[in-house]
Amino acid sequence: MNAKGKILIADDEPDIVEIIRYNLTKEGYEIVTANNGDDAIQKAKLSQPDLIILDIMMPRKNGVEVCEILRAQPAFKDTVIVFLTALSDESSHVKGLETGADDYISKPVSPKILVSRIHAIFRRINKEPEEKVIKIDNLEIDPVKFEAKVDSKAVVLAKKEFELLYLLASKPGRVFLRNEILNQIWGNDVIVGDRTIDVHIRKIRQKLGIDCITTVKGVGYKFTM
Amino acid sequence: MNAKGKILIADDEPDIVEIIRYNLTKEGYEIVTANNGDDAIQKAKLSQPDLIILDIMMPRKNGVEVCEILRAQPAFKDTVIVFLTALSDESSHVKGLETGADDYISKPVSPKILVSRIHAIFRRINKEPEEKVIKIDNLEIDPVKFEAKVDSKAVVLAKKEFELLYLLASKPGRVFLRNEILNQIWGNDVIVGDRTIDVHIRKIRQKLGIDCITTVKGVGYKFTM
DNA sequence: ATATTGAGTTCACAATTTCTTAATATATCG
DNA sequence: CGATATATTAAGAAATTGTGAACTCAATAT
Repeated sequence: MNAKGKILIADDEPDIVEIIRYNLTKEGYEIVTANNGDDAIQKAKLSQPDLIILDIMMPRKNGVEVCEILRAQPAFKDTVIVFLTALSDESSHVKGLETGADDYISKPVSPKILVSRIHAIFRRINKEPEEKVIKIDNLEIDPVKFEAKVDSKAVVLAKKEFELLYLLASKPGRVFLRNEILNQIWGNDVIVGDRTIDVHIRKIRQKLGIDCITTVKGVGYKFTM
Repeated sequence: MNAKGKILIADDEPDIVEIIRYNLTKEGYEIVTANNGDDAIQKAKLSQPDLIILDIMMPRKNGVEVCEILRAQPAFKDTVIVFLTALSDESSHVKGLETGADDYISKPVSPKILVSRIHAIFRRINKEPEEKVIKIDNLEIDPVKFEAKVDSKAVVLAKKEFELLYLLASKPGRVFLRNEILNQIWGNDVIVGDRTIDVHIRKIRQKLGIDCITTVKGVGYKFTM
């Protein structure tokens, strides 16, 4: 079976490991475990997990050290690392952020929170999700062929137009703020004028000839059929 | 409203406030500001932010004092508080964390670090409870789609109307003071006349066609079904 | 080397919607 | 009943989006 993702759990307390393993396995993740710092590094290299959960307090290199060592390697530059922190150990939060951890989970571990947090992280990881063909009524959007069809008739869209349409249509009904759109399509640091989005929206509406993008004044745009 | 989260910034240096406001607004956060300690406490109570950024050095109660006062109140037990510290003031880091702050950011503020830190904090908060569809009887309010439904029939609300309805419906039965409403929907630095709220309330009642907002004379409004 | 093309952006202004105000009517409470 | 608060209405202000045209910049064709 195709696992949702591979997760490495490193903690020296077997109980904790088991709680986490049980809950995440149940959710369809593939689990690898380690019980000390050196082991964690070893296993990480071998199994190349998508996500690593590191206990801060571990024998033979603590979590922060492991994180630093892994982060120094190109292979783990983009791996998501999450710390397990005891509640008492407040200051390590700060330290962790600087070291390059992406999130924290506090002990004692609540299975419900754990699972939702992990889900959220994987959602975030998959920012370039499966390029899937979207079909809604008589509209078809194929990100692989980079083409849109209305009533099986191809419509030629420019790159930005296509990206914009695909973004909106990927979550029909959901309102995308102008800011969100800018971040997703143009990127965080690109600055374009206020009217640029409108112009692209217009082009899409024009070219498709169907009314599938609704303006939510003062908020953004949403896809609706 | 469709904001990712609400942040209160308290600092007596307008420049700093503006830098932070600009960068976080761009990221889709809703910003409320204060320029001294007392003001910060006031604004915190009124607007109930998810995160509070406190400058340590402020007139009329410094950041640590503000933090202590807020932390003593149940409403702010779980609010994330972050200190702004001058680099010189090393010792206050420790003090701050002891007081119950969750993190600190050093001045001068680097926008990039600021943003990533705030993002990380919000990921940690896991603020799922917000941004949730509200369903009460035959009324449905979906903040993601920015749409309200009565008997499964969509009702088009303007931005302010929607925000207002969502606010009231988020805590059915609870009375919202006019002041609270102003701070939550308009923000603390916007001044609008007394009758403005009434007009929006009226529009909501009119558009929904159902009687779900009750006037509490001399106090405010509440949602009731 | 020069023209052509088209995507992407910007601009000025028009069109539209939303928000606020002001004025008046109505309701409520002691 | 009288004082105060809210409801209602219409109209003008303010804000936001739509639009046509022009401009920049590459890539491509001539």
